[in-house]
Amino acid sequence: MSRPVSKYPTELELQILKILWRESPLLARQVQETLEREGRGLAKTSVITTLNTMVGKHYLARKKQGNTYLFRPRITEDQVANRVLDDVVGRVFNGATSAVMLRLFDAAELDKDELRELRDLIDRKLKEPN
Amino acid sequence: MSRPVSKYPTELELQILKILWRESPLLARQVQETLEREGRGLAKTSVITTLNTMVGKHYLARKKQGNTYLFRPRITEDQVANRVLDDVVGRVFNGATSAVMLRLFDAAELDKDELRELRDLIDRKLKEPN
DNA sequence: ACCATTCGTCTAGTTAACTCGACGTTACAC
DNA sequence: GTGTAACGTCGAGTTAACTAGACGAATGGT
Repeated sequence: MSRPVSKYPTELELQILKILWRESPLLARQVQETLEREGRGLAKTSVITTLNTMVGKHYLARKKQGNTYLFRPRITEDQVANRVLDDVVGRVFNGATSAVMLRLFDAAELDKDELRELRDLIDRKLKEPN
Repeated sequence: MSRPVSKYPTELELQILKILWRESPLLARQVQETLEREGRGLAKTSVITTLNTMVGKHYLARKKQGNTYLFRPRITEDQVANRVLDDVVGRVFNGATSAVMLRLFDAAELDKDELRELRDLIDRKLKEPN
């Protein structure tokens, strides 16, 4: 009937989460200033509104500190990364994980160390009993 | 100022693209019937509206066939997959392609053949001159 | 001719995401 | 005390995404 809720953080929400993953808890004003520095100048009310909706989605926790609020993440970078990747692999690639990896190979420019690391990882997996 | 346009096909748009990648060109009615079979029952006007917005986004081409229209994709599955993956790797993983692959390993359950295929691919890359 | 079916356009309603101004409250300086 | 500076709430405006009904045009059978 209407616009579906996004399964994981939106663009702006992700940008805010990244800030708070680097350093938290932060005041709304500090988040706003960081966004500003990153080229995303928003009115303070816009930032607060977004922070509050993120609290509603349980992305953030809010704690009263005197007359203001301190915000901190309630989800980790790993959790978000896994959710996004799961969704993309499932929805776009129909669950074909190996297809995703093959595609990443072609696009990515990995140095020899990274390649060796990956190969060793695969070798270890191959030696595992089923 | 307002809701940003999504960089790549939305949920419904992707579902429609997948149908047309399997078989095209198709009439709006055929797309609707396929969606129905896939559990997404929509009014015919909803389907047509979506198809038309997809034409506007250059995701589809539309050709008059008598008094109706035939729709076919203008973007390939590979193009969409690459765009989505690029965006996710860039935005969520800050461009760390190897981090994405390492993560996929942990989550995925690849069989030995797939693992061997990947290892061979890595070996070939390692032997390439820089 | 007539009627039912099919098709596309147009209009429109809903929600999420994004944005911000007006306003009240509190705190702090002087 | 009075000004002002900072903060959060509230209301509200915009667009994209999603959904569908009313309507007119065309088709086809009888």
